[in-house]
Amino acid sequence: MDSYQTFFSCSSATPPASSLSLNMADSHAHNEFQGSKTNGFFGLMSEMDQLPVSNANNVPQSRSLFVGSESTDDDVKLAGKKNVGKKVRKPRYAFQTRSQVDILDDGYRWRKYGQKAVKNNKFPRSYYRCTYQGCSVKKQVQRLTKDEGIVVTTYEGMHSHPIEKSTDNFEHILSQMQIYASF
DNA sequence: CGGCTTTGACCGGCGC
DNA sequence: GCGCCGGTCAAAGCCG
Repeated sequence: MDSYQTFFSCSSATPPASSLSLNMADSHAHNEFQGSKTNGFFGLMSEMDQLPVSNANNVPQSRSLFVGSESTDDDVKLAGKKNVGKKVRKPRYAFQTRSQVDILDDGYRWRKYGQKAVKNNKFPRSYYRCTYQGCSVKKQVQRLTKDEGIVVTTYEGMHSHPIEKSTDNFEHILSQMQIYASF
């Protein structure tokens, strides 16, 4: 069944720019899940590539797996302003997941801090933040109006700490998947 | 009782 | 200058 595919169909296309440090969880990847043994589905997130797309954030591309947007062009718009040094400059990585549920547990602990309605979309967008002390990684979860089976998760920032939950237990992940599959 | 969700208000950026 | 819009805050309530 395709109820919980959670596939990143991009696996076929190998991103030439993958050499960049685009995997947000690679900081400690050596510790937790260097192989693909743990992290059932989300261990795959390291395969995503980032595209310097200018304005494809809202465009529901038919099969495009994810869009990475980077706020590089307009960070200097404040020329002459008292820049605090490190302005924003945080890349965002978005990828689609085929899932029936919104809450995709990737091993980190998230706290929801907002929810807004999105234009051209009848589903709201949820804003989450990593609850690890000092970790300011954020993510947005959005569901497409067209394909309500598609969930777009946008990560912002990188984690610099180990995973909190015990995702080492692969059986736990399997049970989770079964729970999802029961929908 | 503590952590998390909910939800409306608030804020800064941007276009008109 | 004003209003829209996307993102965040924070108080209150919920739940394990």
